[in-house]
Amino acid sequence: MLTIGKIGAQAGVKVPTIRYYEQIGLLPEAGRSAGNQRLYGRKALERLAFIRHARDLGFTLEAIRDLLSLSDNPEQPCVAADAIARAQLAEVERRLARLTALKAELERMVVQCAGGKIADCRVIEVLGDHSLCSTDHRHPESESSP
Amino acid sequence: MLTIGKIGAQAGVKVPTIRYYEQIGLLPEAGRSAGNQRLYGRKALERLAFIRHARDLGFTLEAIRDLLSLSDNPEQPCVAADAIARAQLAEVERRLARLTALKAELERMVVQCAGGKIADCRVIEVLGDHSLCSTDHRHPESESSP
DNA sequence: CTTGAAGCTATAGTTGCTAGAGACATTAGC
DNA sequence: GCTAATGTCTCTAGCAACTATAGCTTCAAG
Repeated sequence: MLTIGKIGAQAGVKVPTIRYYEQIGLLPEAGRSAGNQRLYGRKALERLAFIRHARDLGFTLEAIRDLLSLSDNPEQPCVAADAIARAQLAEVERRLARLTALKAELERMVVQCAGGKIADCRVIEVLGDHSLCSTDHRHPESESSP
Repeated sequence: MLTIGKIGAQAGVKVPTIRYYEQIGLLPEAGRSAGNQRLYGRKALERLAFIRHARDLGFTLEAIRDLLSLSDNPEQPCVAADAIARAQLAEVERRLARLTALKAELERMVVQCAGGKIADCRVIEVLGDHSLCSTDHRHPESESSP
């Protein structure tokens, strides 16, 4: 049996985050010691590692919730899991495209800054006028998490 | 003089967002009409467009605050603005590297899903065991905003 | 047996907005 | 001039996914 600090260290998740996951129902309520401290077994550790890994891969907690409920029913077809992963992949590809454009734009800005005064600074100038941009980096794509 | 909805439309920023920017001091308090509605001139529109553009490029509101105060003092050297832009570029490059690794991992996961049952699903399996990964996509990089 | 680390609960804060309620202002059509 | 639709006002609360703080209790080592 592991304390919360121990599984946290093993799974690479901070202690308050584990308590948070329990609170929102991603992890089941842990058993308690005589002194009211949470105790975890190997299954809990695996589940936490699963969550951590999925978070690393950029899945939202909602997606992870779905994936976990899928993995809890191993006799079902895996179409749903595949769909979640594909959606995530598509999302990552969108972010990649956008970030690539942003990188180009920022490089242009930075290269042109000659170390003069703000009045002549291309960084400020480019930010003030989108028409100076080469790429169309409009329309966000809300780059959340990972 | 433009109403809040008009500059919002022109700058591509939603009305409540403009009020929010005013609230946190990114935009100065707008003048008011007889009926207490906010009215904006060209300077306000330019400032808002600046903010919008910088947000598009992934700058945080804090960075934008700094950039705005720089652009308000055009006689200063532009080293600071350059530094902010370079930091942003570095951040974007870090995210790009990470997202590229994630994409590879997700592609591996998705390709291997054969349409069987969850029990055999590589998506679930890979998420449960980091050692099945080829890349090291650990250590977040908190992918905030753009 | 004492000390210090680790654990507990509960609440509030973070970032960058977005949504809702209920009241007032403005504008377009008739 | 009137009415209806749209726009704007303030205020509060909510979103993700945590993180931090305060003030307490429990545990393990020396």
